Amino acid sequence: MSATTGPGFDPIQRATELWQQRWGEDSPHAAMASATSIMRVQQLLIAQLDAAVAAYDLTFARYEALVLLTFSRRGELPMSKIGERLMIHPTSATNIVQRLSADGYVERRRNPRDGRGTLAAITPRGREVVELATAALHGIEFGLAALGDGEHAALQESLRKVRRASGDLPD
Amino acid sequence: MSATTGPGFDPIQRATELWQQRWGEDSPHAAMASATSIMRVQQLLIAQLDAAVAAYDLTFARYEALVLLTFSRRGELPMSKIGERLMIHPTSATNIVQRLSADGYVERRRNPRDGRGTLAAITPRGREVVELATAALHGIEFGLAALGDGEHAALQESLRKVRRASGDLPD
DNA sequence: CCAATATCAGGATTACTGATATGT
DNA sequence: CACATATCAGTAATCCTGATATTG
Repeated sequence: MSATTGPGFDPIQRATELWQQRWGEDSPHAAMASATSIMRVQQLLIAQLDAAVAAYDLTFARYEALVLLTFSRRGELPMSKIGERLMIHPTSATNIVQRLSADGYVERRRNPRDGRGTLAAITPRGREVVELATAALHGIEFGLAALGDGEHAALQESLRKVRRASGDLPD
Repeated sequence: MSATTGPGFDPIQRATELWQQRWGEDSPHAAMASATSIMRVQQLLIAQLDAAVAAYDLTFARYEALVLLTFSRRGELPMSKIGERLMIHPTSATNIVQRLSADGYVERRRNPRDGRGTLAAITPRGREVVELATAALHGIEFGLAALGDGEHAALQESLRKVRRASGDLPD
């Protein structure tokens, strides 16, 4: 209703209107608009998050791996656990940890409890960098300073439904 | 408040709790959780959307370019316009159009009104494929069948705020 | 001559497939 | 020997930075 051009000019809103004209009112134009919005915002966010941690030679993906190690009891985890928790491909985990290792943020060692496995262990330098990078991310509020507490809650609730429907949660 | 483990086990929820313990209640943990949720859902969505159009040798990105041409009056646009509307890098636009051209979905021709420019024009086959791919995407409701009308509206409103704050909208 | 429009070459990140070495 | 754990090689998609040819 009243899906006018709105304030300024929103390309997504405009596309939604054309979509309805093209494929009818019954087409899932709301879903299309939401999907496009999510894609776009992800793109904007990752750019800001990567930029915030770039000073430490980190990407947000590598930062997440470091935080994960920080959260572990001994500051070390098997490669398989890292890939699993970060929901990334095993080879991507290898890639990320190798990069962190090259910067001296983690060390790789044999898993004493499973000779096949490799452990990634965060170094003191890695712990320092996590603190600094986290401060930088806090400073920009993860790119989401525009949202209030209620909006965060509603957003996460909706996205959780989507994740559940996609089999991302144990139902 | 009462941010317990919740139903099942949500890795993001769990990470948020650890985050608060680690960096305090005053840290923007809600923003962290929202950012992580957006990243994750984008990942889930793009996988579903790409899979839905893969049968036509399309990715969602290439599909979007085709739709854009469909929406234009003559079914053709300069490369610069395509990159602009799709908000992608000029070289990415070149890449995408070349791929579509290889499949016979678009044709590339000189811009008669500007000899420097190239026009991408959708072919009859391209129009057929857009219809088929769109039907496939409608069939999965763009991966967002879990959300109702109200949730779509709220989600888009919140994400629009984020885009505006990130300078993505003309205001 | 300067600016605009692609395009190309090349580097970086991430993902995926298949093959492989090692160990359980 | 079958299975699990990485890792590596190779392919692909996307983004970005120059450099370049063509045209306005």
